Amino acid sequence: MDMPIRTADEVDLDRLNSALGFLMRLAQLKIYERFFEEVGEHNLKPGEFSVLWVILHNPGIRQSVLGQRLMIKRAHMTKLIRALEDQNLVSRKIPDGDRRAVEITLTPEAVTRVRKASQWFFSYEASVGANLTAGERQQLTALLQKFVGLG
Amino acid sequence: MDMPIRTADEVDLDRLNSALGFLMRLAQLKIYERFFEEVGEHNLKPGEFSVLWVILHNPGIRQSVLGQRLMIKRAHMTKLIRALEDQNLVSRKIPDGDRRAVEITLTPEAVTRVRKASQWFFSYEASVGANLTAGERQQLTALLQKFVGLG
DNA sequence: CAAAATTTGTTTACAAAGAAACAATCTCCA
DNA sequence: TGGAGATTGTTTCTTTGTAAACAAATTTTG
Repeated sequence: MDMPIRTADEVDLDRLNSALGFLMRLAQLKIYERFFEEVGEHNLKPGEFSVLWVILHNPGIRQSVLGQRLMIKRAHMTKLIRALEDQNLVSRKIPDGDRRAVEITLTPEAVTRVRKASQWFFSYEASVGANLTAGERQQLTALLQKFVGLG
Repeated sequence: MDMPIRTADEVDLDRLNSALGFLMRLAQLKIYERFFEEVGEHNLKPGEFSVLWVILHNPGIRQSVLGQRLMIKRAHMTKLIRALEDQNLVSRKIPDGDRRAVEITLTPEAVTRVRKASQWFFSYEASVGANLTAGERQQLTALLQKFVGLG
């Protein structure tokens, strides 16, 4: 007589529990969940923060390059940038050298705001993976960097 | 004179390149990209495969429990299950004990199909992270399991 | 040089996923 | 027992992201 499964930890995942794609998805969802629980006043989404952060460190970066680095598709990047422009956080400039391209810069207000949000973000980030030891966390970071080709 | 940034590897990510949330997102996108490149004939999406796999190993599992384990929201689970039902892959049964719940089972066709797809899936999975050594891959898996609480 | 191919960004249409409100059922306890 | 609250699933609406077709500018190459 099989009893019906009543709680999530009784579920048999078989080999799925060592599938990297599966584990990575669970990990990312867990991280995002906490992000939104803790983001508070800054009301930036993870994608918005990373875009603004990268523009801060690479003023005049082109949309296409930004998208390649952050793995955001061009169609989506267009919408992200427009939304940021509507909030007066970024400005777009068509460079003389290549009039197809768009170069993005932060507005002064955005610089202040991103600097402030980054203080929250990186202290939040440091608290991600609190159930790992410091060494394990460091190892995980290094392995992920190698995995994605940023090491 | 700042030269404009022309390629993705010139982009300065500053501390973002050690942020677990960021690395995890890149890793997952990379894995999904390869999944769709290689999935071939099976035309199952990652979410569909994992749902079917878990039902195979837990026949009669309830929608809510399935969703908890796979971190799929109830509203979305309803749609996934209906889509699978429309393809005649799962059947739904309201148990006598609790007439709010829905118990899910694979159809015989689905059992065959999932077994077959799983052969592809797990050999694909084994090839994920080919740029890591076997030891690193094993370490990454273990760290992720601990991170998400499956260890 | 001029036609062909590529790059860059936008638009439109659509798919995937979440949020909130809802209905039905069940549980708990006064 | 019976009513308040919780659980389960569905529906509707919105957000997020992708795909494909397109336009404009640039690069390549015959």
